[in-house]
Amino acid sequence: MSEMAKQILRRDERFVEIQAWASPSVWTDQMLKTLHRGVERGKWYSLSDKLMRKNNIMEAWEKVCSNKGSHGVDMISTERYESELEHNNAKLLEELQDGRYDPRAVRRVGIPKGDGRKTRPLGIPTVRDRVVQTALKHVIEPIFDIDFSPYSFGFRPKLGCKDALRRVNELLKQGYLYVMDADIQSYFDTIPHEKLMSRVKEKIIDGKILDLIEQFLKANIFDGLKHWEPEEGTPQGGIISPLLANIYLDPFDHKMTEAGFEIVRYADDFLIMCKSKESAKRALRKTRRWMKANGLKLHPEKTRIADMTEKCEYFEFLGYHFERTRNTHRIKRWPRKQSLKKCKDAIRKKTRRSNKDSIEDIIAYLRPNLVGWYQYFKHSTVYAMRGIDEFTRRRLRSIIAKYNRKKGSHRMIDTRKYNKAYFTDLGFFSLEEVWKLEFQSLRSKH
DNA sequence: GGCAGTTACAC
RNA sequence: GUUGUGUAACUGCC
Repeated sequence: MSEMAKQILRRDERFVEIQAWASPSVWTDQMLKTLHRGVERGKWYSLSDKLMRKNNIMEAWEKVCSNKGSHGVDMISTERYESELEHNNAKLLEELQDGRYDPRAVRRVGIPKGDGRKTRPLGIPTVRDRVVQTALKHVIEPIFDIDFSPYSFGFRPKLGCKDALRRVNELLKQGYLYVMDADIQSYFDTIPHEKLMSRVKEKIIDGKILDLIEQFLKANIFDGLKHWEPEEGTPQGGIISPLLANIYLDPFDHKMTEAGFEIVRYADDFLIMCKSKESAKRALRKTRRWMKANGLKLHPEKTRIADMTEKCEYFEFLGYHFERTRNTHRIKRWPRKQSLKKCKDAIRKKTRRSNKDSIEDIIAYLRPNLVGWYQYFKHSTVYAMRGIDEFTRRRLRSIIAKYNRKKGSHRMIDTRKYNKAYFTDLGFFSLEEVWKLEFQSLRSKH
């Protein structure tokens, strides 16, 4: 099948998804039909009337309210907005229709990110502006999402990191072992406005909508006493920002795919996976060129090529650590959802009745849920398990504690804590990292 | 099946 | 002081 035919097929598939999540107060059957059929010359002319429907504004407000977010520069909280909800919404609608609407500045807040001491600059719009942005997103998201690359997974409805990771695993299995791991330097803050707007204009003609987007990009930033107008970037914390971020990088996805590269992208974090070192290097060169031409810069330290044919090579992606270890390990997949309940019941019944209390017995019962057990130290074993209810877990702990007194060195790990990393349903597992996390404190004591 | 509430992860 | 998008899991109720 040609690349073109595949593309059309994927578009159809995605349409079915979109149908399910598109906001019904905007996306009527007629509109959806138009979305599927494709619009004249691929551009949408009248959208602002959909944005300004009362239903849409109300729905948007409910979404903003349910997020329980903080106030913006005007100090109006969601509670205060709600106390005069009818009035506020009516005023907002009026302003939008008159073209008098103007977004307020965003409130700058720094939040610590990850484990480093760096802070992430946040721009919090006012509640009122969050409502408008949500309403706007409901209108434009399906228009762009339907043609997004199927290899872009970040910030997209019904797609999550697991989908991206599944693809990574699939490609590794197929022998794509040269992995270009790229990171764009402060991506959100460096997206050029002009170029971004021209991407938006490829699909939307409606001037009111375009003005609105531009106004959100140009909204002032208030940081304490200072305030300024940003000349680049989209505010982190803005509701449409993630969507805009995807719109800007979408041509890159398609370009790399057309060039024959396998890309896996999650927002600004992406991998290009290749079967040879040479082609990985070519991918890197091509990526650098595209980023430069589009006003973006790759992070010099975080961007590199990992050769996964080498023993101790690794790369990190979406919180998972991919590594080829010396002792290749047996990995059990997570239990399937349907079988999980059955399994739980069996375990509960068995552990309640049984007085044998032998570790081996329990392992036998848990086998379907056992991720793996590993010799990490001369006399110790780690039992890793998941999908077990509170009662069973407590019982197991006491059993293991008893067992420990006799033989020592047995520990149980609750894998739910490590959902983030290191235990995966993908066939990768780094024992060293688990050791680090679980036994750090133990080690420091001795 | 549905609905609500929470936590936890990615960016 | 903590915004946003998305996903997942848990709990409760009918």
